Amino acid sequence: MSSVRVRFAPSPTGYLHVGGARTALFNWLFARKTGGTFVLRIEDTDKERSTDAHTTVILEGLTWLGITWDEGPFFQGAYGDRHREDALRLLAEGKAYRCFCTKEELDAQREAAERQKSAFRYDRRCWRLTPGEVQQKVAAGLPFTVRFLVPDEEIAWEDAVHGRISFRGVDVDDFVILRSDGTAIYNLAVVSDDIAMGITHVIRGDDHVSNTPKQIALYRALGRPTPVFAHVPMILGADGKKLSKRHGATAVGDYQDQGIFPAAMRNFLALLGWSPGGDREILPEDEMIRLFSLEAIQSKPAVFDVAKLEWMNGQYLSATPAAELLPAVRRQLDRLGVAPGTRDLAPIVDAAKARSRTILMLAEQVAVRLDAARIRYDEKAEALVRKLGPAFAANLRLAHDTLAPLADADWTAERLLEAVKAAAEAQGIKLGDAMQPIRVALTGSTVSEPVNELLAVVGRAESLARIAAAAERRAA
RNA sequence: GGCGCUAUCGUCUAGAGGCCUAGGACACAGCCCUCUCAAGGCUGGAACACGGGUUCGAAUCCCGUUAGCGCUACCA
Repeated sequence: MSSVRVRFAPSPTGYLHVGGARTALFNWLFARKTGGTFVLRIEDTDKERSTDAHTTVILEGLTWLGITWDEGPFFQGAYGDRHREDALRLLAEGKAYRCFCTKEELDAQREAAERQKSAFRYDRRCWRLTPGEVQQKVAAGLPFTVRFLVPDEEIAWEDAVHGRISFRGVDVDDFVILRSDGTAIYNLAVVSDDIAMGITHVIRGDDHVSNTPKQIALYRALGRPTPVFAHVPMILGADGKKLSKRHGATAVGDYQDQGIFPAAMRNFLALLGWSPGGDREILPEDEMIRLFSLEAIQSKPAVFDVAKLEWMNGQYLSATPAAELLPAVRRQLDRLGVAPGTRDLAPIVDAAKARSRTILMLAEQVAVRLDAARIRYDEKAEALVRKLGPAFAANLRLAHDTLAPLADADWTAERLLEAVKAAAEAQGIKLGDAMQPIRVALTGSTVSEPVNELLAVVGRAESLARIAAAAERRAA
């Protein structure tokens, strides 16, 4: 095991977002690549918004994706004492100071700054308080926060994905590290924990780059070496804005529900902002690990394209034998309220597989073949009915008369094809005009596997019943 | 407003100064296959944001402009 230690540190204030999942994936890939350790830390210091339910969902999402952690989950809330000690040490060393400004006063200052169209920067008025004044206010029981005194020096780092990024100390506000209730604020808690957990590489979203100078300043004040930082680009919606709820499905669980394979999701997410170089698209896990590097991560944000995800899932779907798909298909059928009973689903799944991109789409096709009550004529089916007119019902009656005499033993794809072809030829009907009505009668759709295979899959009695019912209904 | 990041087909990207007449994938269109659709095969349209440098030579390096995004809490 190498000395590399990375962490994924979600806050349990929402579901596992695809952006978070990708950040976790990059951390995991890097850990596996380097033989390092992947630590999971739940940042639950915002007690207002954190819930156990969210923590559970996040853990389940990671597990589903096959992202396994070596240590944790640790809960940041458990380390409050250490955070406070670090803050107090900084205070004692004069690297931080008590701030007695109230929220209202601060808000007023911010507004004033905005009116003058100038940047708000805390003016350090409390830092200029004399020791006597501070003593007095503390004695009077006035509440205070602890602010970090940001040194007026350049703060720069060599980002593993962006290269050199630098800030001037004067542009970094004296940020609060300890709330008036004595609990630590994010930036301090993160640094304190990353130090305690020996984190060597901080791989996180681009939205944290402006936190990084603050955290580096903290590392320096605490006398600790800084880890390597790697800021991975944001994931955007189709409109170019940061991906959020209003873009539709953004939670990993949404895709799980739609029947996306974990492997496909992982593959897709990995290629969003990272490329192994060359033309590789479908990457097995071991290849992904072998080829991964922080430097190859793209520095610009990427748009989340569901169509490509579904295409990729289709690739995994067609590569998976029907037998392996069965449990997942049964789960989806259950969600759809269809009970397959003792039916052997393998042949049906095999037939529907090629026309599906997700397990959900697959299950919907299976459901129609199993349960006539699920037949709904779609637009193209209706259009066909209109186009054929009386021929629709007539051709169905012909099909029924042709197929009904077939014994169960002869109800095979080969025999069925022969029978329909012979009948159509005898009556001078185009094969398509004979086949399509059957397809529509059986599925309500103009799209399916070859009709003879469809008939075989649906079965003799059920097929004849559906054909008769459709002929009847359209004739009336 | 300030600070920071970013800029190759509609989208994901390849490209680390000559291999670029810019490659692949998704999506789209057409053709083939075919009872339909999908798959598969073939074909097509589609991009280096703009302006200056540096260089014999720039998608690649530098500067500027423009645009987009992020952050700007006693949230994380």
